Amino acid sequence: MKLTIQEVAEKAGVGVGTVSRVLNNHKSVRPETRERVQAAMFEMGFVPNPHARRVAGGKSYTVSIILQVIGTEFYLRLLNGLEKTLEAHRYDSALFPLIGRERIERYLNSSTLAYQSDGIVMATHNLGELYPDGKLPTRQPVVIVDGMNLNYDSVYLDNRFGGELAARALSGFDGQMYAISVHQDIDEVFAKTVFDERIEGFKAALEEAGKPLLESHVSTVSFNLDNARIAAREILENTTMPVNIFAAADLVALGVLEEAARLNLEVGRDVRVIGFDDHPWSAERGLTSVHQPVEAMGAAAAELLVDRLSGYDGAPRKVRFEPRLVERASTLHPGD
Amino acid sequence: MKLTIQEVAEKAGVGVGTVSRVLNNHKSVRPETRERVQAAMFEMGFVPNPHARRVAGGKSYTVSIILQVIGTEFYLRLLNGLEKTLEAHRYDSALFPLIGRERIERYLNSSTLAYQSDGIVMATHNLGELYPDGKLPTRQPVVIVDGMNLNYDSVYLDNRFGGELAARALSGFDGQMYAISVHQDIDEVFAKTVFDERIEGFKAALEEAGKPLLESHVSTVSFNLDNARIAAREILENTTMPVNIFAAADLVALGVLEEAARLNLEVGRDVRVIGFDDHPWSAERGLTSVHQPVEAMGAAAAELLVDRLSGYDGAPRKVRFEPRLVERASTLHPGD
DNA sequence: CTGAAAGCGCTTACAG
DNA sequence: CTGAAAGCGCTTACAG
Repeated sequence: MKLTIQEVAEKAGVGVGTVSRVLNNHKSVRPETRERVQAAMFEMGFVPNPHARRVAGGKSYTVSIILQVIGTEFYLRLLNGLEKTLEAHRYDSALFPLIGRERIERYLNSSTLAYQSDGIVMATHNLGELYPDGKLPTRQPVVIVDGMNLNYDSVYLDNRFGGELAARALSGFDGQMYAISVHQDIDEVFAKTVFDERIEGFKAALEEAGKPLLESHVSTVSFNLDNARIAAREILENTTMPVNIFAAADLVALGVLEEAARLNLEVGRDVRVIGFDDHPWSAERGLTSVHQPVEAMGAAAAELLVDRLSGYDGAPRKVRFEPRLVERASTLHPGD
Repeated sequence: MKLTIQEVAEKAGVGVGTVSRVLNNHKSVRPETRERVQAAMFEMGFVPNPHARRVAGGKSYTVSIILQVIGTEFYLRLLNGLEKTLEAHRYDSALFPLIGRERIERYLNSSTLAYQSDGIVMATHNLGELYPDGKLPTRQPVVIVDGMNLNYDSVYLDNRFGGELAARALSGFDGQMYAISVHQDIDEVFAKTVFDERIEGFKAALEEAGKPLLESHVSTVSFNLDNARIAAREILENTTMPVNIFAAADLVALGVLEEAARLNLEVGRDVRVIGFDDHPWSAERGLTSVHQPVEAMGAAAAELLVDRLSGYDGAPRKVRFEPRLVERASTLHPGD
């Protein structure tokens, strides 16, 4: 049923070693030979057995992906970026959602799982909260994504800068200025600071533009559309138009759009709003948003880890991603 | 570094075959021999290499767990039950969160992953929505948990009966009767019908008790505490006490408790409330709740699958779990 | 650049 | 009940 390297070798008229080398992108294979082998594999629909590979190679070719949340669009996109890149390097990925603190302990203590993976990608900010020295008790290479840690390779977005971009775009408009931040459940294992950073950048740049943000104009909602709508309503019903709102996430900005529609307010004139994320649906909603290349961040993290697994052993590296503002109808300029 | 079966064999003074047999709970090993080998393994801290096992045995000893949601307490508990039982049978589990429809296609099409698992546990109700014949396009054994499917072994809770239990408990009390249901995001791949079933059972039993539930007394919230509080407030502020509320989930009932506290209403007298789940924290909150043995359901599903993987090939089996009511302070009887 | 061979750590008939 | 041996499907020095 299942094909083996042996059969591919016969078909291609080479030895199994050569097939293996092709499989592993080994440099010393003549281009023609490589092509012939690849053609054979393709024709036969050959899929190598990863388990055999692991036993023979002494590596597991599996990476653990540890996330504290799974249900949001951001993490879905991040996951896609990670998995796709890992797959391209012929690594498998095993997912560990960190709901509840017990799970991380369990993960780290599970000898079976430890056997399974060669490295870890972790999406989190302050490991120091859980481990005093800020290090995961493991000898596997670790890469942090959507966060920063001095001990490990880290891939992060400059969220503060994103907030500044929003401020610069809104500060030129008339009307009151508002911001809606996001808080998370207290019982989550790792705190997420990205929302705070965005708001801080927003405040700082507004201050600099001579239009400081009133403390009372900052509200905080939990991460769901219904709550966003409530916060938006609060603002829209008690303020004279026009009003400018920076939402720390697209989902929150969506709440503003929906409430504005309900109140028959014109978005772009009466209400200007900027979200954060630039998720795929933002474009069709005409939402101006601070764009973050989520998939690319996942891919970058995967590359860093694969790099380490391939032998790189230098100091921790930092990859900074810079957000950019994508302007759409929700921040129309007067006269446009 | 890593120990092998070979070293265990030497230490125990047996052949590697015997060690392997002990590892696999093979019957034909003398009890004393078995003990000696186990002692050796324990002393050395031996952990078998699962990859070698897979190559040699031709099975992957991995089960895929496909869930549409991960972030809730219910799924966390279910997952724990599944993983623990699978582990006891020396199976690994790989988790696949189904956020977005594309992911299931991707999972099923990934040849690497297909290689990885021997069977699938899936938490979902209507596979028929995605596949006309109600079957997953795979030849792996499939077990459905927290749902029912005629094609596969299924483990489910009688949610309707749970609603009936709540109705029977509340129907004896004075005051108006209310129910709060839960709806889910439309874009979720698989619809969850458990909440509807609970409410239906509640309605039916109330009808039977001669106290039919008014349509206008049923509200529906999305699954988060803030929304539950809003729905609770709506009821509590517009009704004369006492009032009886059945919440389709503990989280929703918690919203009722919190709003009652805010309005200085006495729970158990002014407001009687019954939740559903009986999550661990319900006890300390004094919440009467319909108990479902979530971990046990996970364990049962795991057992069914392991059974199939061990050769069982009979018709699909159904395992029905029956909920029971756990009465606490939130439904105090008058005079207690 | 490539083939033949040894080896990865297990499992499993095959003989006893 | 148990050992010795072959085999699972790969990888990787080792020679050429």
